[in-house]
Amino acid sequence: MRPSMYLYTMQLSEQERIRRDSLVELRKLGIDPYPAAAFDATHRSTELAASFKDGMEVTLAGRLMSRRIMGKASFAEMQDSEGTFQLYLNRDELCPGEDKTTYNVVFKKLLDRGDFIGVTGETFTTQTGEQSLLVKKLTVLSKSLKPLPAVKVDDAGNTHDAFADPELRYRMRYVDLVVNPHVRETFESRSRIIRTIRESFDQKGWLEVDTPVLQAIPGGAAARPFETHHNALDIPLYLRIANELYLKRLIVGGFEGVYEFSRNFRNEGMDRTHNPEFTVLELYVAYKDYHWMMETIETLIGDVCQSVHGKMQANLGGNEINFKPPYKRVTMRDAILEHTGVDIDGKDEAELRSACQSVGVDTDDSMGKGKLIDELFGEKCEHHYIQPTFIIDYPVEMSPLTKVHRDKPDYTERFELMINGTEVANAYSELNDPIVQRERFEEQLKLGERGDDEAMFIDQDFLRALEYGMPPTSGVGIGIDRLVMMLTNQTSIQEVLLFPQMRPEVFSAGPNLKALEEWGIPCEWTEHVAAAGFDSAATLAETSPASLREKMNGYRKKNKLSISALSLEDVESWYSSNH
RNA sequence: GACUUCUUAGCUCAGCUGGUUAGAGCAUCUCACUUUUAAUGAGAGGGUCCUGGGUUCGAGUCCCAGAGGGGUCACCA
Repeated sequence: MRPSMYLYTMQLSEQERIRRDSLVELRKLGIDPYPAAAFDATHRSTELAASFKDGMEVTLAGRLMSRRIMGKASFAEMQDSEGTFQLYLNRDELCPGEDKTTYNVVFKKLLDRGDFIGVTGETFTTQTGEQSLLVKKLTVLSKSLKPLPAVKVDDAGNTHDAFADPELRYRMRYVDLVVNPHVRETFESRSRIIRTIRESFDQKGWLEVDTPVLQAIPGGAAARPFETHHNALDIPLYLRIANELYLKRLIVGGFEGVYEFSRNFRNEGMDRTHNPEFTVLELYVAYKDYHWMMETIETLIGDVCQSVHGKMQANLGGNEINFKPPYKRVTMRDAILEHTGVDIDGKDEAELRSACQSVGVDTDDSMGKGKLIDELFGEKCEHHYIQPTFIIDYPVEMSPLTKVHRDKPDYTERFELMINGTEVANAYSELNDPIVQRERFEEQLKLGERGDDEAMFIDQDFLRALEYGMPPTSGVGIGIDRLVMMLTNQTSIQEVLLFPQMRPEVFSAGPNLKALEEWGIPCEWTEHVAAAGFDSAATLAETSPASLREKMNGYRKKNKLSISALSLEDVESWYSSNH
């Protein structure tokens, strides 16, 4: 960890000390740097720019992002939730009377980049044609004590000194959002995508529901769950890896369509397409099959793209993707045949294993037929599907929750939507035969015994629900994070999650000043001894009195402390008081 | 989890085969400046070179260990 990220409060940078001093000065002037009262703006920046006329009376609130001070007049940039707006501050306009404190002291000396202010004034256009606000009243709304990264953008649109370190950006997303406008745009797009889907589903009369995140049996997918413990019941509980089985119970219960934006949790690796928690949209609609679902999904994806880009096309890492429906349908068998020359039709496990080896796909003994086919597709085919394509008709062994194909008994009615070489959606004609479902679960159990640690658990209550009868149903899961990545041209999932998972940051507990005092350091020295790095009795004990004296006198000189220098006797007396 | 690479001022980065007091731009501070826009001009301050060991007369630089990040791979969506 960078030491700058866990500085003790007394080890402030020069800029931070100056800002704290300004805070004190503001209070001396009778200005509350953190006022309680609401501040009502009449406009936001972009809205004002759109309706701009000279001579409008306007109040704005936002963050002061830059100042260009030229003696008795200044320009400043103010940033609000929509964008930035230029302020013009003229000493005599802001302070018409004798007292010029607001301009000369408050604005020029005590305000800093990052402070929240409110301004009231009159709009006008500068000589260079820039829409501006002539400020007549200035209100301090909140003082910022830490300097923001000094990002600058020049006339040509080039960014200088960008705040680009991923570690700092993800750990301090609040700073990232302030100084990197494109980051805010990405999350606005994310919100628009989710809103478009929700509005579309609501319009069709489907019900948005909430199902348990804490589950006793983590079902509905094949993945390692996070485990936790419920104290009152004294049982293990799992964070859901999927919500599928609960939504199907609701179809059993009589809802015709149900959907949920489900935060799922999987205890697996992290990389630029995987985060331990991620969002999947699950939708189940009764009396439908997977053909209907393909039409629904291609229409939906097209609409979502339209809402983000205003058209059906998007550029993704140099690939022009056309989201306009209809999308190509390719069977899994044809996909594998095309890209490997292997025909999986009618092959048994041994034949598939040797076929894998012949095309250079690694296998191991825990892999069943389904897993082998999955490997063939994942290794050799998946990345070829750049334009939206439905891969359909998956082998039975890969799909324990899916209905067998109406014409082809070795396959299921399942599709995955591939875009830019990545899976975006996964859908079935849902298996609703309770007896077959029980057999499928038992096959999964056998795979688990063979060492496949992702094989599914058996959910007896879910089977009971099916025994009461589930209508023919089609269901789909859409990886929302990946969909957002595609529609915002991001290559990392961390760029579409506001707070991606990171290893926790280590903050120092800070020095224990009391312990230093008890150790024998006089109180006027404790803070400085700690700041010099001797923040515990243990570190002091490891240092010789002579060396400590030398270090502290050097520290005193460097920081121009007004306390007198230490003699060796002083320091030795600290030490001897401990023995 | 494996491999690889990075960590120097508030921010973005230089720093050569180890060698005076570790540099630049922006930011900050002081002064000047009443329509600028990466404002400008003059001056100043600001550093645990990620941490801990080691080699050396001498380490930001070389070696070892550790922390955190990025990339690639594995697992997965």
